[in-house]
Amino acid sequence: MPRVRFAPSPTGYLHIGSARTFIFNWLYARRNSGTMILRIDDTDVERNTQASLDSIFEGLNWLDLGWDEFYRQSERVDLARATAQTILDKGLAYRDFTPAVTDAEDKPRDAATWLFNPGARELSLEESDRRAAAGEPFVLRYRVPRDTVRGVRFNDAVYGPQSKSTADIEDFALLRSNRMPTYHLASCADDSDLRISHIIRGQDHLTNTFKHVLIFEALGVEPPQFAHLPLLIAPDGSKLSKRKHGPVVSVTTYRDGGFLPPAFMNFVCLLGWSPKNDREEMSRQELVDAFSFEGINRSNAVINFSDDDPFDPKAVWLNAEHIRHLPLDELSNQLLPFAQSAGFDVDWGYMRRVTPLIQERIRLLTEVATVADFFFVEHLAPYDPAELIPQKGDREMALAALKKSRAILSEIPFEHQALDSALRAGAAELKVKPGQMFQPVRVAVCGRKNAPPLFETLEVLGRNKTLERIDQAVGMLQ
RNA sequence: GGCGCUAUCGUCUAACGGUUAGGACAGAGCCCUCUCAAGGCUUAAAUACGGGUUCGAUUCCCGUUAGCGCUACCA
Repeated sequence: MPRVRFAPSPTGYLHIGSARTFIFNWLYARRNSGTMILRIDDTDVERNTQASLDSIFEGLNWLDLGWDEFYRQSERVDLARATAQTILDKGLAYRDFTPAVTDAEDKPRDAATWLFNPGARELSLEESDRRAAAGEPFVLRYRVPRDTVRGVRFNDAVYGPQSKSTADIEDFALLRSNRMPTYHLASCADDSDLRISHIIRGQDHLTNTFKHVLIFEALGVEPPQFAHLPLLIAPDGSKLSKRKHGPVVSVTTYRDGGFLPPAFMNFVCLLGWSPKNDREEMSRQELVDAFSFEGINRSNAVINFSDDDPFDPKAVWLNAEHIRHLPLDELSNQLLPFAQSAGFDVDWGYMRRVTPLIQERIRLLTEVATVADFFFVEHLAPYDPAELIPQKGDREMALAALKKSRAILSEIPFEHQALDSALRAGAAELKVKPGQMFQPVRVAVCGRKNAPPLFETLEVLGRNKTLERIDQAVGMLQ
């Protein structure tokens, strides 16, 4: 049974790339009857924030995918320290008493590649122990083999066979001088202890993996299977960053923007992965059934947002597809809070009647507020009376159509068939086209030209509001 | 700078040596139609560049270029 983990560090809100990593892990776990583990990698106490942790849970809860086990790295530092000790005892690590370089930029980059601090590796064990016992701060570094150059290898499930020479791997830190484990150490210690079988994570960790392989080797354990995911990047090719791209990369922006969680999931899955059978719209279960490492790409994927629109057009289209295929009761549930938070006084029963009329007319749940507003308000917002005048018609025609409609509508039952035939008959009597008859009425009751089909709209609106609004329109034209 | 990874329409992608290089979104046009949508049809649009290997390269190899990643006592 595979055991996979999603291991975010709480240093910013949950962004779309992290969410996709979670989703791919989740899919793999569900596909293979495995265990999904959520582990908070919070060993960098200075940078962790509660707000960030909240944001991770908020995003994950919205996605509604869940996990089977939960851990916090900060509660497991003893394990990491013991692991460090094991490596030190084996002589595969050493204490480096060189003072920390406060500014990373100070490290010479253009000169020879930095591999280790001079003198530190050669320190005798006795002196190292003595200085440590005396309380002198040190950083514990992995002793990467230097006498014999060899390749460190692993086989990535996505990127294939990988290898890097030890001559190109620096003596990376395991323990900081404040005794806290580094990401590399804590991550490997936990992955080993939690018996993680597959590490599915962003490609930005691909080169880190060589260090991790070295740690697993030192521990004498078989490394997990690695599967690295191509990165999600901005339209200009740059890395998605919270700082540069702002809220467009946050999962909650999609939630608040009116996405359905399964649609969001569908979209991010299609970024860097393909079912290879031209499928686009897929349900959660279909994604689970289709998921495999073979379908994962190796090149980065652009998520196509812009200044005017924070959402990729394909994401919006997919969301519309999911909305169209949602059962009406469920869609009403989803729509109601958006209508209410837009300030409309609407209950579930009424929402449920409006829902079928807007289902194929909205792409985002938020659009309920702009597409169905006239159903919810008591009085229509002011509109241009010229809108009431039909195609190839004039004010007189509009007035005639409205008055005729009013007469008809005050008598017949508000039911689709009756409305249809009566209004069409009225148009014939006036010797105008049906469209010329319908448009003034539509604008009168909706306040605009573009709206759902007229008869269904009238049914939902009811006789009183309809007649009232027609009267109002007649008044505007006179 | 060093090391690693990547490279098919504007974007997401399919084609695991032989296809008129396919699909989707976005764009354009037509049809349907009470408007708007939805739907149907049509259209434009790509193998970064240069060398090999091969009867034959989008596909395999090398180089160039470009992009990204790592190169922290961040993760």
